[in-house]
Amino acid sequence: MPAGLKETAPETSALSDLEVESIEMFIGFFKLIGLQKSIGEIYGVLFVSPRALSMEEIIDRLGISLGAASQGLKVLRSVGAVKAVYVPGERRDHFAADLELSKFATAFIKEDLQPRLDRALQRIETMESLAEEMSPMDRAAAEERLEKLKHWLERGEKMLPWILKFLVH
Amino acid sequence: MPAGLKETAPETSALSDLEVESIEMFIGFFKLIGLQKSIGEIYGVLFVSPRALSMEEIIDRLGISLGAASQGLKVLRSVGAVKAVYVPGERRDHFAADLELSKFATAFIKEDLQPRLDRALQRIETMESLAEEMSPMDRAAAEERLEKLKHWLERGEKMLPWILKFLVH
DNA sequence: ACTCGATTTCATTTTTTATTGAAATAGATG
DNA sequence: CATCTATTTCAATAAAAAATGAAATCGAGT
Repeated sequence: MPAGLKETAPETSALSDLEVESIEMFIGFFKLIGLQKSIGEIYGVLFVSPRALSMEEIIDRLGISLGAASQGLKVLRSVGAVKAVYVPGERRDHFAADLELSKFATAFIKEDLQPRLDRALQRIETMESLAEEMSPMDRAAAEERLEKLKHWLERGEKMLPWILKFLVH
Repeated sequence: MPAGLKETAPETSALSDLEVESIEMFIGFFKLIGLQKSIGEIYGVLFVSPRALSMEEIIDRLGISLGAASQGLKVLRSVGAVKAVYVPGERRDHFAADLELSKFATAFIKEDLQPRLDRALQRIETMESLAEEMSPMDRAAAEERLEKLKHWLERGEKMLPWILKFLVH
């Protein structure tokens, strides 16, 4: 290689504009629900791929590591966003994006949001007992706040099932 | 100080159990919408404080730095979660938690979620043009996916105003 | 049951994000 | 308007999160 030219990773084939758009979009979505860049990349490339891809192909396309690919696919399968498909005559697993996009959101709501609200409501109980030790005036003020927060969290809890229903159709 | 005892930062007064519960809870909520720990700490301590606190008091209580306090309060004020209150005879600003908790959620939806959905819908337009260059079969498959995603995003966009209305009462 | 390629795991390294605190700025007070 | 305290800014640092890749594990084919 001529001196002065930057070396390109030889296995990484250029991504199409379509792939780049898809990847960028999904990186953004996945970040939002706390999933890392590499997971967005994997889903992005699978989303626009006409056929299922092997892990090696994913690694080659994206230039990510073996570990990131393996872990990312594991997460994506666990939330139902990607499924392994059988490809005749191929030894390796192949992976395809599941198009039921609502699955991410559903998983996120059930596994992150809902438990968090539950936990917060428990905490409010705890805090209400703790507030009993305050001076009467301070206690009244604290309880007002706690009531407001509780009310608001309960609204959230009521809303979640509705959102779930709306998302899954 | 006797040798062998760990030195405690002398300005940091111990937090009450009530404060600790509040802080932990709000750290969690704020992380969820992408705000850092120190911001959750500040809101948490203000939420259970019977009176407005000066920045110095916040710093002392939490043992955070000047910069973190200043920046955190700026963010909290910018989303309407904290307001500066006038305390007679005091030179410094004092800060109190705004109890309209829905403000965070509203700010998050309007400033994060909504723009993200808009951007994604734009991207889909772009991707639909890019897909025109694919082979007929692949193109059909790609368009089906894009349509599904678009449909889903549009549902999301329709749902947001409803959620906003529900949150603000 | 051995071999060999595929996959997973996880300790290390890299990258990203958050925090710190000194310097700059603002702004109140005499 | 000079001084002094409070606040903001931001470059440097620390902490947290993600990616890497070598070694361990798995499992199909022989």
